[in-house]
Amino acid sequence: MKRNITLKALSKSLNVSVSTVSKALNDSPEISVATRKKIKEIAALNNYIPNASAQNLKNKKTKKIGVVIPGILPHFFAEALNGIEETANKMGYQVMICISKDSLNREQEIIKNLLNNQVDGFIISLAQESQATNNLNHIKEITKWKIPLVLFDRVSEEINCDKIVLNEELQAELATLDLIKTGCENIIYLSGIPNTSVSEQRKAGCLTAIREHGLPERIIEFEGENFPAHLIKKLAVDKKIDGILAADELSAVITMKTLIKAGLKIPEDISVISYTNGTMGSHFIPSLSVIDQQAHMQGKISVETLLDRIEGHLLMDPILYRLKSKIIHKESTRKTSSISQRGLLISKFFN
Amino acid sequence: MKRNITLKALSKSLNVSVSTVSKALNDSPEISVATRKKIKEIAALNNYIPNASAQNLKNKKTKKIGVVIPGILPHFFAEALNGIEETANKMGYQVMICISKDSLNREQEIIKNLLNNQVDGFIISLAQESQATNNLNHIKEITKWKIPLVLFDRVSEEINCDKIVLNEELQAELATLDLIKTGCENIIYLSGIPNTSVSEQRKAGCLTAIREHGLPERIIEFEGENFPAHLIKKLAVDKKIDGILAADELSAVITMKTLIKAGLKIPEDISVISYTNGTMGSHFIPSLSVIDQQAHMQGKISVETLLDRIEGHLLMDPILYRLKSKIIHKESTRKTSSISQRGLLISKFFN
DNA sequence: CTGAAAGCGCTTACAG
DNA sequence: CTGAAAGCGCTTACAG
Repeated sequence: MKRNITLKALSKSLNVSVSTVSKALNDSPEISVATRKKIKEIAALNNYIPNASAQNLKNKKTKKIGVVIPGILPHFFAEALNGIEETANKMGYQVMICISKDSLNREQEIIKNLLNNQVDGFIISLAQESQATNNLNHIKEITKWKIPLVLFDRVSEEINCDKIVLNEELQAELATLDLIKTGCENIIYLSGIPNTSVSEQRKAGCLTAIREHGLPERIIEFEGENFPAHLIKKLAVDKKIDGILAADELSAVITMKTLIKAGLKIPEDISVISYTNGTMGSHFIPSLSVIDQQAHMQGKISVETLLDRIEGHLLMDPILYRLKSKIIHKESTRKTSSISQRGLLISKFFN
Repeated sequence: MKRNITLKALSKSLNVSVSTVSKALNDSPEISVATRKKIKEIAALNNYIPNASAQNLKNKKTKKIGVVIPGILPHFFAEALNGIEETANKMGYQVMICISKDSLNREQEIIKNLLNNQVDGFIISLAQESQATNNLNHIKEITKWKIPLVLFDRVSEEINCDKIVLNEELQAELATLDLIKTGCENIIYLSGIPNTSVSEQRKAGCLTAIREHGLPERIIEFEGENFPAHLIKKLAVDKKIDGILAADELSAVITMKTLIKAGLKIPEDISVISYTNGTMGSHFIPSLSVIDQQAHMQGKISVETLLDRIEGHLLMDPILYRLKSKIIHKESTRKTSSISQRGLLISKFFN
């Protein structure tokens, strides 16, 4: 079978004009119902498929969105991507996925490549390096061209666009308070994604709770594969820590593994709570208590917002969605007595 | 800043023809070096970005490849996708990722949507439902249009195209023999992805080894969330099984969790080996012994083969890559005495 | 209700 | 070395 038949060829075999065929296939009321029907039949018979490039050129839109995320191995991004892909497809859009690998350089390359009318808009979660070095000109480029852009999860105040985030700081504070309520007095904030917006916010929330209770402030941050197993093990064995708030699932799981192998009990000796309700933490023994990030929902709202923006349904001002979240207590944290759980210190958030 | 400047606008401000600008930017030797240089400078100054749709229309290629995979949560597909994305980008191609969710219907929809000159070729790993029902007309459609197609991992003999797979059956046999060598006499083949090509091949390999040793044949297959925890627990507690070959990482990890919670010891009471060298199995206690699927490599080779095909570097005949693999022994299987490890029964494979 | 014509933004034979 | 013209495959005002 030869490559796609064109409108022209179709029109010839139908003995009508190209315009008529085009209009008929697009269900234009200009064309009589009978003609429309016949043309559609013949088109189907000939397996006519319109050429997307020609349509894009003419219509000045591609029905594609560019998605740039740091990676797909972390459960949060994989699940967010599921939400993005599913929602976009439902609305008739296709998704171009690009993985920055947390590299500024790759992120710049990717955006440069997509900036030539390949996509109608962008959904981005910033690379760690871009955030750490605060190098965001390539992102600003997008808004300069007035191309719709939604940032989610890893966002920046410097970019003027729609944003989807969690109520990070509050959630981290609540999670830390939960640890304190169950008797933790030496809590570490542990992050394998340092200098990202989310990690900084979680750290801030965690420290707020710690300070409110006059507990010692402890922070451990590392990059990539440099998990400080020895340090954490030593602190734990020496009973210097009894609670951990981890910014990412992988850090949390590796921590639990390290501690268990060192003979410690979770949550009896040390409570661990983390972000991302992923399969790895869910199936670990003990299962990992987490702050749900609503990954799928973040992806879904990102697409909905972007498409609203693309299709002009939104007013000028950028929107900031700050999703509420909740703690899912599993086995890696101790039970709180449910009565005292929501005590004095939290109330100030709800005034 | 207004939306992208066109060649025409550029040519006007340069006082040369559109053709000259186009050729200059494409480094055509037809144009003098001096002119080329000047035109490029002005183009850069004006932030000229060529319109991809127009180029695609003219050039009859999109420099995009369509990737259709069952999901991105399983580590194998996520890692394969990393390999695909990385390699494609390196070769100047962009990737359109579509997730079939193992649904025939979605897979059909996706391919229909991409078949209109949106991509220069396809890389696909078949949906479970498509394989289980052997409904492959939508895939054959691609080859009928002579659009380059590479199948990887989940492939079908009915499709005439380039394919990348593991040496599944042999690997499963070797893994099973390893279990037998370490004393397992009641081995289950466990699969959460029944009726896929890979699962069938792994089952066949496993059964071959089991039969060679006159051991009982036991198969447990389930779909989706219906993990048969009770059954497996009962069999294990009753000492009816002492070894498991799992077709997928998730099944293996849930199995280990179930058994450990039932008070059994891995690998002392039961050995578990699985596919996919993923983070979930790696960080479990005990860490999961696996058959490495070389996910990244499969992705990389898929792209290389596809691009060779697209760019006409390959002869007509489809290529079948059958990658060798290896077993990575971690903590969920017992140690074999290294001398007897490669005994009689395996030798026949290497004649 | 149908069709001729222009045009989307490029590339490339062809002419000069 | 440079430019005019045709054409990729569509859509859509406009004319009839």
